[in-house]
Amino acid sequence: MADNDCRENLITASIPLFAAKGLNGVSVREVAGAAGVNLSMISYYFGGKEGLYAAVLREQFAVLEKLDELEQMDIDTLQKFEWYVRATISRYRKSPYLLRFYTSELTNPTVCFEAIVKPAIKKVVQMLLETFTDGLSHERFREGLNPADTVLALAGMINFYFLLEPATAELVDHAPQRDEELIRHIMDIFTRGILK
Amino acid sequence: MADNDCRENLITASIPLFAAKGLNGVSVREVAGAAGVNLSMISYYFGGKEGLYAAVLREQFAVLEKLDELEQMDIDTLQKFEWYVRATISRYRKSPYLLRFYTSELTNPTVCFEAIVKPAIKKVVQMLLETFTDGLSHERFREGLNPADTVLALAGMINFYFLLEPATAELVDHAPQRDEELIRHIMDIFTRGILK
DNA sequence: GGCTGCAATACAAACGTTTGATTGAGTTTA
DNA sequence: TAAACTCAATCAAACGTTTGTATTGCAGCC
Repeated sequence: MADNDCRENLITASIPLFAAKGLNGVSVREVAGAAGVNLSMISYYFGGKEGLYAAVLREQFAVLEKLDELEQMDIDTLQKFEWYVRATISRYRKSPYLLRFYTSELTNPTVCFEAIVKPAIKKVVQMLLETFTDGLSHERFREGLNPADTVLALAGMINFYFLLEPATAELVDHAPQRDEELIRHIMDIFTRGILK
Repeated sequence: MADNDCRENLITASIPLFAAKGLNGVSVREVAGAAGVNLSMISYYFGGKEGLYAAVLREQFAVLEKLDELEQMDIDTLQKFEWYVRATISRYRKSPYLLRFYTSELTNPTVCFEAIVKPAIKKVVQMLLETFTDGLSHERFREGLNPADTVLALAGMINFYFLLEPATAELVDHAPQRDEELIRHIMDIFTRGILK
């Protein structure tokens, strides 16, 4: 093996393992075997198993950076929400393990939760809250809406759909071909739900 | 220790442990210590650690049985949905670890997933789908609604609100005092979203 | 009643295995 | 030659399980 293949191989190979079984469910021997790399390389490059896991998590959550764009976009509030829905869904398609790391850390937090996961989630929620508040000033929304409940409802419709897939695959069609229909469906409910 | 205290103590003590750290994150010594019971009692009563975990899961998911009532209720469809929302939220309040076991199994499935968790989830979704189909026949809903997307949207609004609490506690008020407001809020969005 | 035998409950100690981590010497590659 | 990497061996600690023993309560029998 040449160059820095080792480091990359370890990260690539451990993503599906950590995603499926969690930090405690995977042994260093298993990871090293899947990466086709010697066990000692984990300590060599990452200082240990937790270091590798943290590197994986950092890489997975790096894709969230794109969300910053939304603030500068010159479109109306509902279009911003639709952009968020579409971006989130396409992110889950391109990075099929991301939601697993999200929910795994939310339910069984590791050392990485406070440092990596929580700030990432707060950032997204905060961004959605600002978008909503912006929309309020244009008075397009009906009165009595709680900002937090509203944006969490939108986020919940998207995320729960993907979270439930392992249990409802036989009941619900989760095919990517339906994503545009799903986006339209979610935005329909949300729009009718919050507009005057 | 007298009678069958051991067995009960083990289950009671292991619920918060398994919920917080998952099956692999908790050792039998930790569980036995928390239960104030000898380590070997786990194998004695449950045949091993996995058996104890399965017993805990079965107990946690037993509360879902109540949902059967909904089918026989003589109220209109939207009231049924509201009953479901209220029942789900009050269940999460009374059984604060239930959602953890849900999502933990969805993201990092153990041997219990296929036997216990998946059937429980399918049952709920199926029940919601039937409720929705019932409502359709009375033509109260607008056209173009996808049944699965619709009921998952409703379930998502509820569940995601609780799932996100560890990350958004500083941003969103998750106090039980707000539950009725939350129910009204979710039902408002959902009702406006699906009615003609 | 008094005794015996048994099954259930509980405990402490030890078992063999796997864990994550480290080491040091050797091999490859640029 | 220096850096990247392999390989096998080794370590202490933690793991889940099993073993052997002590205690208890109760049924059956004399």
